Amino acid sequence: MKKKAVVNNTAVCQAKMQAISDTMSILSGKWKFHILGTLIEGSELGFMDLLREVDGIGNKMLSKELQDLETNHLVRRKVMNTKPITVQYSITEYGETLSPLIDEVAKWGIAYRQSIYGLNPE
Amino acid sequence: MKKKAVVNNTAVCQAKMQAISDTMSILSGKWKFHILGTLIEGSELGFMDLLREVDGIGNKMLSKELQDLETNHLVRRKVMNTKPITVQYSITEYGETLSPLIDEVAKWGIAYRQSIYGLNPE
DNA sequence: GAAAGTGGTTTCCTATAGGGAACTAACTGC
DNA sequence: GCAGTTAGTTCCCTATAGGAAACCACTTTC
Repeated sequence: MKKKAVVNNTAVCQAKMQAISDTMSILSGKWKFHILGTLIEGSELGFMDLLREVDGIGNKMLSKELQDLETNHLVRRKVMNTKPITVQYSITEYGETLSPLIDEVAKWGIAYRQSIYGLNPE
Repeated sequence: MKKKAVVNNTAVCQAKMQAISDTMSILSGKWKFHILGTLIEGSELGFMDLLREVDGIGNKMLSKELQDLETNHLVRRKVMNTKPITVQYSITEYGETLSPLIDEVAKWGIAYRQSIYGLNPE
């Protein structure tokens, strides 16, 4: 009379778990949400702008993460032919589809802080 | 005439970035979303159940991740006094507040797959 | 021609994440 | 007492993530 768990083996659940893996593998790492969030707020930013905006990131990481994001068509990289060459990074239309997700993450984080500092500090 | 970027230094944006960090530090790692997703679907599961449900995870990781989640009050651990001792893991009410977030992640992942396999497979 | 600003790349290092396998410990059934 | 169940823990290992600093190439300014 051993019961085998049958929670997760429907096609729908398998697909959902797969989808979660997909999303998180694209958004993996310490900086992707920050970079995307920053680009969603201020639409066109140069490399140095981002280096200043994304608090704590180094040039190596920024470069690598931007390449990842560009590869996945979430960020657009446009080289301007200005005198000291400049590059403009912006969010793509596809990248903007992440807005609800990022907002949800931020929303939960804010509620989490409130739940800690807000009630029964015991 | 050097422009300094002023996108991200409002209190609201700082708080948002902080909130994103908070959320992701709690949900960091390869398995948290899977475990939470599984527990949200099927409400009460034992350690071995989870080991079978969460595809690919090992006992060490499962144990460690469950402890993390319990520490953050997202998962409840109840030891049953059965003959071969059993433990029942379930999602807390607070853990359920993650449902919209997890759904959003899954939703985006599904749309992502469709955008890849759906159009211009070039 | 040295400094400073653009946008990176390269090298080197450490810390952490994550996995496999063995082990513990208590109990059941044979 | 040996195998199998429960729920883990411990040890050892590798791979990756991530950071600091130096370096490159190109241009403008002083």
